[in-house]
Amino acid sequence: MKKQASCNTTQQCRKRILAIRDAMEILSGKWKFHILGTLLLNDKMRFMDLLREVDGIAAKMLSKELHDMEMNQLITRRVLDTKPVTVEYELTEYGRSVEPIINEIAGWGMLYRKGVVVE
Amino acid sequence: MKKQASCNTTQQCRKRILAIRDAMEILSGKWKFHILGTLLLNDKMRFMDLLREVDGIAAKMLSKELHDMEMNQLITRRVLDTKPVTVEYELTEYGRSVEPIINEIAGWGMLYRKGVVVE
DNA sequence: GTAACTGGTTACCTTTTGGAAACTACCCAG
DNA sequence: CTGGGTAGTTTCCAAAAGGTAACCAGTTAC
Repeated sequence: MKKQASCNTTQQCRKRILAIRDAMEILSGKWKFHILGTLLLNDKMRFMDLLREVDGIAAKMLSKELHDMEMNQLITRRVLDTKPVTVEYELTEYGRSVEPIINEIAGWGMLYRKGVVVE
Repeated sequence: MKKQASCNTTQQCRKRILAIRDAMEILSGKWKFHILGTLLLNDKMRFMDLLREVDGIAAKMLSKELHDMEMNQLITRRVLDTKPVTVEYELTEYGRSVEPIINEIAGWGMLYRKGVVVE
């Protein structure tokens, strides 16, 4: 009896594959989950705050990632006319919807660290 | 009142950051979620089945990703001594624990596609 | 014996990602 | 008028990721 690949041909499955691909396109990279995770805990943050808080990130990467995420409607950028200009970054409602993913990933990573399931 | 970055210094937060970093190290890349997702639906699959099923992947990438995932205990590889040798790949219990992450990501991707939250 | 299937590997190349350091420009305090 | 803080951009480079195509070795069907 030939094991017939049944997924990938059904409509549901195709939709799922596309959904995963889309999500990864928006959320992939070394820093996005860290930036989003930080913004989930501190709801308004300035550029320099993020630079200090997101451990190890360079200004260039932070700038680029913030720009990408603004394009994808995950965050908003607001320039305040304070004496030294300050810029506030904040999650959109949409950006906050990433929280369950981050929680799952963090939970899974902790499972891995503890080696609970591994042998 | 200075907005003091409070995360990143607490023990819980550091653990969370490390967990996310670990998880992404194991699960990042263009193909892992697709391969895992396919294996979740068809519990035992041969190399050629996966090659046909995971849309667009090249043999080299599939080979490399399967090897990585075997190293990380997400899947098992078993060679059967059939006439043309066949190799079965199967998720470990640990590999199956990725399911909730995939579900969250797929769900989120569909939300994005529909544009429910975006304006 | 030759084509096609199994499960890969190898070589070569392009693109993407990410990092370091320097630089800009504006404002304020001393 | 110098140093430091704001928020970045620019340049230059190295490494990683990913793709194409060819190849290999064994088996079986024609």
